[in-house]
Parts: sequence; C-alpha cells; structure tokens
Amino acid sequence: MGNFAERIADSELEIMKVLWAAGEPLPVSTIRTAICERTGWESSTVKTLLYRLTEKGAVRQEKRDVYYFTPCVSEREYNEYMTQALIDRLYKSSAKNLVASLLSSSQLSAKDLEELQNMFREGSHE
Amino acid sequence: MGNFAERIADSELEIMKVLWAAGEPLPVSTIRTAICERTGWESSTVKTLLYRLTEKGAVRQEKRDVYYFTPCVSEREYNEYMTQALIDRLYKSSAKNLVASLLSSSQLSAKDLEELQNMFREGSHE
DNA sequence: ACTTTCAGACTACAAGTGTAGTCGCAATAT
DNA sequence: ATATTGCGACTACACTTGTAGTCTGAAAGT
Repeated sequence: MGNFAERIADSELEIMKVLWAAGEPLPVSTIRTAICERTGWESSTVKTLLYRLTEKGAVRQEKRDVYYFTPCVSEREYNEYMTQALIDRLYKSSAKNLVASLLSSSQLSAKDLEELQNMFREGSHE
Repeated sequence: MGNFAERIADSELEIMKVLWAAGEPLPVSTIRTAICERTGWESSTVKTLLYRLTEKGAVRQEKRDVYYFTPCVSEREYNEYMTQALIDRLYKSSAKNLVASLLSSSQLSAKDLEELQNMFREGSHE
C-alpha cells in the first residue's frame, strides 16, 4: 500500500500489467516481447520504464544471470487504490455515488446489479 | 464529449469544479475568491489554469467588461468519461467488474446495493 | 493627479512522462 | 576470432503539470 501507486504513469502501467499477468519475476527480454505485441515499443523504452518503476519502488529487481523484475504492489491493491482515488476526486468519496452514476448512465444494468448481489451473497456465507 | 476531458489535470479540475458549482459564467476574480479558500493559490495560478483550460477547449471565455468563463463539458459528462476511462484501464471495460471489486473490498456494502436497487426501480418506472 | 489594484498577455522553471538513443561489455553465433 | 546481439547505465528531448512571477494599461480609491 505504498504511496507509489498513485504515481504509476500510463506507460508504466503497461509494464505492471505484464508482470502481474506473469505472476513470476521476469527479465527485460521477456517483458519486452510481451509488451511489444501491443505497443511496439523499443527495448530502450521498456528499460526506461522499468528503471523508473524501480526508482518509485513499484517493482523490485533481483540479480540472477540478469535482472528479474517483480511487482511490489499487487494488481488488486493498485486497482483498489486508483478506484478510491477516482471516487474521492469525482464522487465525494462515496462509492455509492459512483455506482449510482453507472446505473443512471446505463453502463450498469439492473441485471448486472442482481448478479452482483447473488455473487456477493454466495461469496459472503462460505 | 470532446477528447479534452481526458486531459484536464488535477489542478485544472479545481477550477472546473468552481465553474460547475456556479452554474453560470464567472470572471477570474470570483473564481479566484472561491478557489482560494481551499487552495490558497495566487491569482496568477488561477489565470494560468484558466488559460490552459481555454486552450484545451474545456472552458470558453466570453468578453463582457472582463472575460467570463463557462465550462464546455458538464460535470456529469466529465465524470462519466473519466469513470469509463478507469473501467477501461483497470477493469477490462466492465463496469460490473468494478462494482464487484468495490463489494469484495467492502467499499460498498450489501445495504448500499439494496438502496441502489430501490433507487433504480423508482427512477426507471416513473 | 497620484496611488493601488486588477485583468490580460506573457514568461519561468522544476518535476514528471512518453518515447527513444548511445556506449561499453559480455555472451553467442558462425 | 570476429560479428552480432542483448544487458545495464546513462543521456536526450519535447510535452505536460504545478505553481508562480512580470509587465502594461485601465479602473478605481482618496
């Protein structure tokens, strides 16, 4: 839950996503291959982003034959943090306001709501 | 729904909030007074932010004795836009995923959900 | 009339971001 | 052995953002 979460830039997030998806430490080469499909970035770009993320404490590196990188924040933590930040910024810190807005703009349907309610019930009495 | 919405910076947003709250065109002086309570910014800062917002097309100015500023995006449009952006970025474009995450992290309670459902029913068959 | 104040146009400047490039060295390919 | 490739450390550079400051001219106070 470091405050580094708030400072992960958009392009850096692409790197985090690769690391999160992998679930294990990765070397630059693998990250680059994975990311290049989507972004076409040069390896120097990937290296810069990894360097910055390391500086921010969002990933850590581990020396083997070559550096391997691991996230210091989980995807879940990060998502929750960013979501809360949005809720604070735009919805007066009320998650309920957010959801109300999703409903009224039809980004969320009544059916979604019901399914969520079921999910929640199942999840909570296990 | 211009793409300028995505580029409103945090400090610029403070200005937008004042304009949205006012609901009518405001001159710099008024904006400054309103904003200074919260932020303590110099009037030059306020002017810079207004200038940048104007350049981005997020507000428009109208010459009277002095310039009056009006938002070009409504708060609602902006909020929806930003929320969608977050959903795209972090929740695979699924609002339902977002809400599921709010539930599982207890930022949203079962009671909130029910209230929302009631609100929604009332709202939709009027 | 002279002073203070404010608007508007412009400038400032450090930190953060997006997106690379260079260089030296080691491993690897041929 | 020599050529290519990849890593790691460092540099580059324009754009955005946060937060002001300056200067000129008009309005307003006294």
